[in-house]
Amino acid sequence: MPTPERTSLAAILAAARELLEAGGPAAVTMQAVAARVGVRAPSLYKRVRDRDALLVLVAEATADELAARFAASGSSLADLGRAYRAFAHEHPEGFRLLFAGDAAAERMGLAVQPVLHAAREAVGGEHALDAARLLTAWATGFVSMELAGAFRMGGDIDAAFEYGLERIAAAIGSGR
Amino acid sequence: MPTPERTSLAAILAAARELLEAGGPAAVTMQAVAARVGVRAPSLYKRVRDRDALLVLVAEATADELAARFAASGSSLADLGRAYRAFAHEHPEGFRLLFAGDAAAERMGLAVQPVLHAAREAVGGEHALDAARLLTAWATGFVSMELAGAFRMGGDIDAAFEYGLERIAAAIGSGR
DNA sequence: ACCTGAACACCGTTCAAGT
DNA sequence: ACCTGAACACCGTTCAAGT
Repeated sequence: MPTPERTSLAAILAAARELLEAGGPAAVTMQAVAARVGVRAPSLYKRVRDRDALLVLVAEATADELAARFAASGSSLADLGRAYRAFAHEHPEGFRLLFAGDAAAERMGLAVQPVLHAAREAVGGEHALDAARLLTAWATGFVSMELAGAFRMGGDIDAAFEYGLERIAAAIGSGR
Repeated sequence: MPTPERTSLAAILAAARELLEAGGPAAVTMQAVAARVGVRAPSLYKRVRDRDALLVLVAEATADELAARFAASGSSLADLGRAYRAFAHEHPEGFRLLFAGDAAAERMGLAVQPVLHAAREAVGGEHALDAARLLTAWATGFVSMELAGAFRMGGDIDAAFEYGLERIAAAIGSGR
């Protein structure tokens, strides 16, 4: 006899993301997620294979949201760089998940497109990939270090980011 | 009545690092560490506060080893960049731990010195910090993305690293 | 002084039984 | 068809008891 669904994958995913940002990966337990969506832990396994799969879904959802943010931001490399950093500040735990595991390429596929486009615009098709990687690697490292508290000595971190952005743009601009 | 010690903090730390590289953070359980040093899990608590503290010790030991590697490598920014990447390839899980949590600055203090020195050499004291951060952020991001499988499209990753190294050096070199 | 078994709380996961 | 309690395996951690 059919029973109405008492939750959904979307609700589970949202609950997991909230718990993640509130308390880090350790806080996203199956029991906590279940409680948040009003169900018992075993029921989650109807929608999600296991906890690891749920975390992968969170990473993918985060990457998709980043892609949407890129689409709504300015389209220069500098604009994209700033949008990337702002996004990381708003979802630090989700951001960390983006480069966990070893399937970053797949889940970042969508988000990478605007960056490649901006790089082509700036430097031409031939070196667009190199340019996109240069900016992306720098921005990813900058934000990772910032989130990890690695910049506690220096003064104005915002200024340091802008300085780097300018330098990277110059490095890219000088063709090759 | 005194009892001879059957293990040591050094042995525990070494066991944790081996388990970490072999199977990721999930593999470093207190039981696995204890088994590896020939003791029962509860005994570990004589030397280590808890599992989190053990992981912090692993991160610190990894940072110290990186500092030693820097000391033994060439002293140009390019040399340090290559040494950094090689180290990350040899200890990918330990490398990931370096920027976990929020105390990266403290544990990286030693390792950062040679980079600051090289930056001062390259660009003078006034902009040394900016230059060091630019290179470090880029290299950190590059390696993180590489380890996360984010570079699966492009061709030669070694060449991409050298290309970036060259570009970053140029960006830094153009004074300010 | 260090080590251990036993115990406790907590978590992930499975599954038979409910509706 | 989905949900649940019960159960199991496993883990972190504490502690009284051993030597």
